[in-house]
Amino acid sequence: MASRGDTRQRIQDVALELFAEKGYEKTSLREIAERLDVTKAALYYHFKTKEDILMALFQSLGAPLDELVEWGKRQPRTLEMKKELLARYSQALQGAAALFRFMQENQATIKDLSLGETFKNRMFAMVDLLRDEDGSLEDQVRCATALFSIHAGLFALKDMDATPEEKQKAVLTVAQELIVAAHHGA
Amino acid sequence: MASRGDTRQRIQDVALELFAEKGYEKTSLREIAERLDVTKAALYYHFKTKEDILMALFQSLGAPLDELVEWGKRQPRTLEMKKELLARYSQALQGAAALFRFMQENQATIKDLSLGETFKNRMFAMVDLLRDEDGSLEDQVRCATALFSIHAGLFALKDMDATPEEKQKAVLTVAQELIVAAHHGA
DNA sequence: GTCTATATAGTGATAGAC
DNA sequence: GTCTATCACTATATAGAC
Repeated sequence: MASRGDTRQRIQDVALELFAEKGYEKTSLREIAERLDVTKAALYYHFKTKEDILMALFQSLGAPLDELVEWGKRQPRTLEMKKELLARYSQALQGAAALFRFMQENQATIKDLSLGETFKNRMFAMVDLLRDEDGSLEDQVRCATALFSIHAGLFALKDMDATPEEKQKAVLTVAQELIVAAHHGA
Repeated sequence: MASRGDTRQRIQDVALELFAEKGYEKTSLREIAERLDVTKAALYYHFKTKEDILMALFQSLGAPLDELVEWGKRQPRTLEMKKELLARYSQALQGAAALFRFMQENQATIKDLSLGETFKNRMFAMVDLLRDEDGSLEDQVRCATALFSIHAGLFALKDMDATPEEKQKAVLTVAQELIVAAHHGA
């Protein structure tokens, strides 16, 4: 049997592929169905609406980040923990590249689906774990920048001549520097 | 007369509003026309297609950044110039907040309209003005992060209790620090 | 669990009158 | 420069057979 109970998962896989490639709005259910070699109606058996597919994707892709935030909340708020959090975040991004591509491509859609809040909250939760509420404005910026530098860095180094490991290491170094600087300021 | 030759501009204004609010795809020409209290067909007098509206917006909003890049190219590549570039960029962002909101909301669309390349090139051109090609990977990351920290910082400080001027200053301080650090590394 | 067939509605775009 | 009217198309979604 080609398809067991994995059809739902296969739909998610193909949908992620297409949503990340051409955006949610521009991807039609017809396309998804065709690529899976099933019919549109079949999709409706597994998901009540097109939005449902998006929500399911969002949840399953975001889970690792949620776990990371949860992990962080259980730790003491030391400098070491913050450095470790950045390292884990950097690691998580490698696996979740699809999520972020997907998120970025579909920001507009995600926004008015309550998902926007969810995602923003996740980011803010992450920044909150890094920052000291009583720090200076500059230090707040350093903490936020530490997190985003991981994205910016990987983006900027995309065309550079180095191994992924070297790049990841360089990016993490800069991110952790920023956290250390913020910590000293406090 | 309510509308002179400013109709084209009014269309752009409303379109920007809507595109930034709910995304390009989800905004219909009907909506734009209704909000302007004209008919869909009237839009087609001023713009050949829906995409044309997007392109016009993109160009006029991006012009200040293009000018900044041009300015940068005419300067000697000193540390002082880089700090000044960041300051001007930070300044430009205040006025171009709409552009960036708009860009972020419509990434997916922008990508397959050649606009994606244009925008990416602009960003890369900016980073290129900041970085030293022979610097270490870490320094490359510092330069890219300097630029993006201006975005990240403003985002992170959004809910903070400070005046816009204070926030801008704090963000710029951190960005310039990163450039100085990269410069020392070289 | 997957199909065919269809309902319903909205889209971008065009032609041509005023 | 703006209108009415309409086109061709695609979309999401549903009903009901197999």
